[in-house]
Amino acid sequence: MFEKTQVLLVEDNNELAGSVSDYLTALGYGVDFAFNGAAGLQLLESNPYDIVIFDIAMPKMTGLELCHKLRRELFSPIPVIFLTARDTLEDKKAGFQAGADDYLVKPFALEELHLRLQALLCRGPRRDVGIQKIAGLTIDHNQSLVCYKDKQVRLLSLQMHILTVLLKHYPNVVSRQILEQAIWDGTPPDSDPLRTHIYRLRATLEVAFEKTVIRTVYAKGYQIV
Amino acid sequence: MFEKTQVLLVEDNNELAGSVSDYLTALGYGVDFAFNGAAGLQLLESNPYDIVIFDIAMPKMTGLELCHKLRRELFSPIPVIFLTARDTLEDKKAGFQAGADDYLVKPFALEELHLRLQALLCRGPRRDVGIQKIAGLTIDHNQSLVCYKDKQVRLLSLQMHILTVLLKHYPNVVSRQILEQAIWDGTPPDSDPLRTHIYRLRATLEVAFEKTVIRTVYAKGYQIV
DNA sequence: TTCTCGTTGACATTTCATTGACACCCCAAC
DNA sequence: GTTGGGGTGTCAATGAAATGTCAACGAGAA
Repeated sequence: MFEKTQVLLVEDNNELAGSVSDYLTALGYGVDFAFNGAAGLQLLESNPYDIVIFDIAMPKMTGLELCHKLRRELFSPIPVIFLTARDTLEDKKAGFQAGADDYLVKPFALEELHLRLQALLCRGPRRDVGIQKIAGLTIDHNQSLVCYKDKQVRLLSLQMHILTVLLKHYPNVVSRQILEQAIWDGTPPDSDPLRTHIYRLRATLEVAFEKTVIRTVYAKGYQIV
Repeated sequence: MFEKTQVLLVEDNNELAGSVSDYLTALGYGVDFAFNGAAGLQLLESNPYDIVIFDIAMPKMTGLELCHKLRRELFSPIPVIFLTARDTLEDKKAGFQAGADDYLVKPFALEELHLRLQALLCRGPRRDVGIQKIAGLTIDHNQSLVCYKDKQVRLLSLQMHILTVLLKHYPNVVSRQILEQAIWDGTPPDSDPLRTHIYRLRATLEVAFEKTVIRTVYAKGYQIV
């Protein structure tokens, strides 16, 4: 019923790893552990984790390499926190560019790690990894293509834009106001073309996918289902 | 078509605000600015931002209060970064608990701010805002959804409003007067539509949950049970 | 030209708050 | 206990606002 949040900790310092692991376990997380990058990668490939914590300096494979692989090869959107003694701006830059979501410098308070862990866990997955895949839809911005279960359809650029905004806010409801603001860049037309565009976008998607994709929430806005 | 990422900066230190603003503007962001919490709130209510940066210590309204309002009253999932000189664990805790996504201690490198900004921007929206758990009910304000023991029901926006007010005062009894005042914003209609709405809200909840949720206290008001 | 596609405006439909009429219940005064 | 009046429950009908539908126009590109 309430499955634990699964954390992977990759850290070559035994002592630190132990204390972090104990701390998180006591808080009710399920913690897996690896001593080096290679072992961490293996675990990542075979188990689903909700979040990972990497040291940077490690034998076999550094945390940076591991994170890079995770994002560019495994196309994983899992939140990543770096935990390291390296505190220069260059190091941080390298960390974030490798695809990190947060970067915590040693020594640190266990409690702060927990705070940052929580903050990351209550956000949705990264959206910049590989091809965008949200809510069962795969979208290719370059070609204005949308796919759903090996069916695909090409959209007009404006319809594509609407869909993009809706997906950006998924699974939230998006108000007409925000939608208009985003599409007409702050100056929406007097009358509302949005109605017509939603209508056509719906028609297009429904014909292509034989499925309702956009739902109206009365007096609130639209939402991807 | 490629509109700028809109940033709201709320900071009472003019100098710092200027340098952050200049830096971000040069990077291609659209930056709005407020020098106290109250002004920030006003901007937040009227403009859509992609991310906000708050100082904590500010006149009129602190960053913590502002963030709290943003999350619990405006139900906004916008990423929030705190920028502050306060560096104790307690301060950070307060920041994250108010609903922050990141917490950067002054003095800081502008570049690090940018790194963290980017990291937040490529994540999905928060999933925990607008969701409230009281009295055994789970309420999703974003979708006007109410859940009780894995049964869920969608409410009309006015009924949702009534339920929200009742829950806000839970477990106290709420008088009709207060209810009307809250729902019709100080100018309730001559006749009392509230009766009908309570009736329907009850009916809806009772059908969905097979349980009495709202109790009438004669000549006093209504109450969640 | 011809085609594409965003916009406009007219009309249909749906959704939902309000109203008003009537029935019922509570409770205090008799 | 009876009674009466105010508080409350019930519900159908009304109308306004939000949304859906669609044909036609026109600007710009091929």
